[in-house]
Amino acid sequence: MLASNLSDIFARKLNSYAALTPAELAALETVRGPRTLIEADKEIIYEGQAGHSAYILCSGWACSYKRLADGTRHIIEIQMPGDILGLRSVMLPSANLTFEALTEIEVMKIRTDRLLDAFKAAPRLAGAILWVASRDDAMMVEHLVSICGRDAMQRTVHLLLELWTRARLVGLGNADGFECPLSQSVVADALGMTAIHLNRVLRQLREAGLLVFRDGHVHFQDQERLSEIAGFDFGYLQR
Amino acid sequence: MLASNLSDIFARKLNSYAALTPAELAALETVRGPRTLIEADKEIIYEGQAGHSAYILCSGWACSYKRLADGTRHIIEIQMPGDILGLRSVMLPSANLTFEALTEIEVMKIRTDRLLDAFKAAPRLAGAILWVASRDDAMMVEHLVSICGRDAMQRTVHLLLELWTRARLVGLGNADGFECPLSQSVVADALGMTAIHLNRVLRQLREAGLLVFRDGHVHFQDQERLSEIAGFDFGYLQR
DNA sequence: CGCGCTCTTGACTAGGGTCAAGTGCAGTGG
DNA sequence: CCACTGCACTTGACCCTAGTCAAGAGCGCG
Repeated sequence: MLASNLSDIFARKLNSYAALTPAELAALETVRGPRTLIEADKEIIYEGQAGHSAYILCSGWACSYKRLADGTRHIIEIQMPGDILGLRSVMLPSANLTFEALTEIEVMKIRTDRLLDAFKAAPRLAGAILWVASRDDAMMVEHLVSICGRDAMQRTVHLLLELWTRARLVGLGNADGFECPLSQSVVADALGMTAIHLNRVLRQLREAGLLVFRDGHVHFQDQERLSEIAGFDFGYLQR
Repeated sequence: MLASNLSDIFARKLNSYAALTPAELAALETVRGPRTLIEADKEIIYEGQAGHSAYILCSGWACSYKRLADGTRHIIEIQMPGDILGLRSVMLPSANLTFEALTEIEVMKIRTDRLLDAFKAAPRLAGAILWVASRDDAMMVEHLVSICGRDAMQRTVHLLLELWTRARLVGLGNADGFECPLSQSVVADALGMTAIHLNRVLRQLREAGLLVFRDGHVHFQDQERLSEIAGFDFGYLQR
């Protein structure tokens, strides 16, 4: 593919919606802002922040979360390279979520003020971005359904299968697993359960020979059964 | 306010984002599609439907839900007059949710093909629509957090306060309650709990003199304490 | 060497689900 | 006018999933 200054990984992702023409890639270039390196555990956007920007995550993993009064953290989504941070709250008076780096990350600011011009120049770009936003939305729906309707094991498997699928779409991971730099407590907060219980579930999965999550790597051993357990449907992630 | 052919209630809602000029209202007119009356319990958009439209809900209440393999229904959001149905899935290959009328409703089809033109003519309209979409998004985040982090009573109160606030924004409801044509089983499915347990919670609320939900009407008796219980923050619903 | 992570495991508890039965309408038909 | 049916709502008794509390293991780091 074309070497793009933007962020290869982001261009690659939009490409998976529809192959972008050189003109469209050029339009994409115009929204490019400065790149920044951010170390793990630092915030990129914080809840309540007014007038924040949106960012493309170029490398590393991040998450968005909300903290309740009692201090518990609720992770809304986990982002990996190619994902957009904060796009859906730029229109709100202030950010409704905190975005935090889970590993060392590199982000690129999006010139949201130039986005409309870019859309005029390359309308299909608007389609591609909207598709990304809709996909994020579908993911959130899936998480909501997960938490209400699936038990701890189904939820766990569902999330790991989703992360794997997403990772492969941006060229991370392979046919039987992916590098997953998330601690159990992060995964637990994303699943709405305690790290202790997640740990029990992971042990069961390991002992049943279904999957192994260890040392920052997830290895799927019986993909057939896992998809069955989770009721996982790849549809909402693909074009 | 100006009498608009579009849907007074929708114009009024966008107005609460920023007062629309006559030119902007005129642009809004161009996306107008046919109106339809739909009886209660009928589907407007079904999961898996390809190439569906988006609609403005002009009157009545609706909801979007997803059904799991075991038949349980999970309501993602409840829509009232002025809300948009299916906007966020028009970009997906097929709808990821089913939209169903909860009462008799009237909907107006949105000519999504003309939406981009309308945005060119009146850019602030794009802002207003995006704001609505972001607000829906923030609501979904709030539900996700609710279900993970709040217990049955907090969740229940939170949802009822949210519905009340939204109802008042479009001119329904008053200072101490609102007409709520939802059955307990619908509310329960939206809260991720059983109708039986919701019923118990409602009884406790009634006996504690906090709120009464009966005969399609919600009456708040102690708004101060209810907001406290739910940890309710109106912020995400307002401009 | 000891501090502070994340991960692991066990024992106990409770919130909310399940099952079951019953109440109180509104609508229908005799 | 009154049975009969169906649906939404109520309430009780019981149970199970996942949370809480507590303790310990393994490991990187100053």
